Amino acid sequence: MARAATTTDAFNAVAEPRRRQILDLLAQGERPVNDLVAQLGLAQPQVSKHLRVLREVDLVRVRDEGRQRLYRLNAEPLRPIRDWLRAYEQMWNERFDLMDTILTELSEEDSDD
Amino acid sequence: MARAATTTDAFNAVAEPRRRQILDLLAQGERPVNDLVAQLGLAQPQVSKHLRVLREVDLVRVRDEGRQRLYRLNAEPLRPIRDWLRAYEQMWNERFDLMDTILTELSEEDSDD
DNA sequence: TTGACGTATTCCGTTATGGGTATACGATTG
DNA sequence: CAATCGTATACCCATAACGGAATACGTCAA
Repeated sequence: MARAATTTDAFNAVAEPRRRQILDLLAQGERPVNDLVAQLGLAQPQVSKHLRVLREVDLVRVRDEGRQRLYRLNAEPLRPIRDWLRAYEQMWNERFDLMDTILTELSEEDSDD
Repeated sequence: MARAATTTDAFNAVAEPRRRQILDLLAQGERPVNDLVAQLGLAQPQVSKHLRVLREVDLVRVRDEGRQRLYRLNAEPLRPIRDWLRAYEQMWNERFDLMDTILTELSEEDSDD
């Protein structure tokens, strides 16, 4: 088996920085493809391909307007990511494992990669 | 260019479900590899390989204990993901897109947040 | 020492990515 | 109708993932 397809879920779709950029742009409102092309500095076909991936995981929706296609964001599929991260949030805000951290740093003097 | 390496950042590392499972298990505390192998029902080499990826993005740290290697979670690298998601959270809580919100709520009457 | 244990690494094959480039296709304009 | 615009798709290539299987390596026990 190879790596899971980018269209498997939002986790995979969003792993690509360009696609995150696209979502960020669409967060500001509906945009035609060429707008995104201009802002991203990418070639049009690549943008269309990224949009396809995002469409397949329903992170964006399209609307035809004459010869343009207006894309807009649908943040809903990001929810599972947020939900998964929830369990880890307290680990940043509180200090559960100060001791662990210290121990780790101590034992990292000889272990390397 | 091919897809970005899984070790590029937490986004990519965490796109793989198995690795998320591993982190979930480690969230409960330090564990030796064989523990993870048992819980995941995966072959040992695959687990070691996943752990390597997680190590390379610093999502886990290791500590040698005799012939075992105890892995523990380091949630810090997840932060950029959460930070990125931040901009989208309000889209669930507030109603940017009224129509979508209504539809979403209708289909979510049994789940809460 | 030898052997068993715990874990990491290597090699293989299959699959799909993402960029580049060319092109197809629908809608609009002249 | 032809030409053009806006966008999607088809191909090609280089890269690497993931699982499977075999094996290497360090540590501990007998």
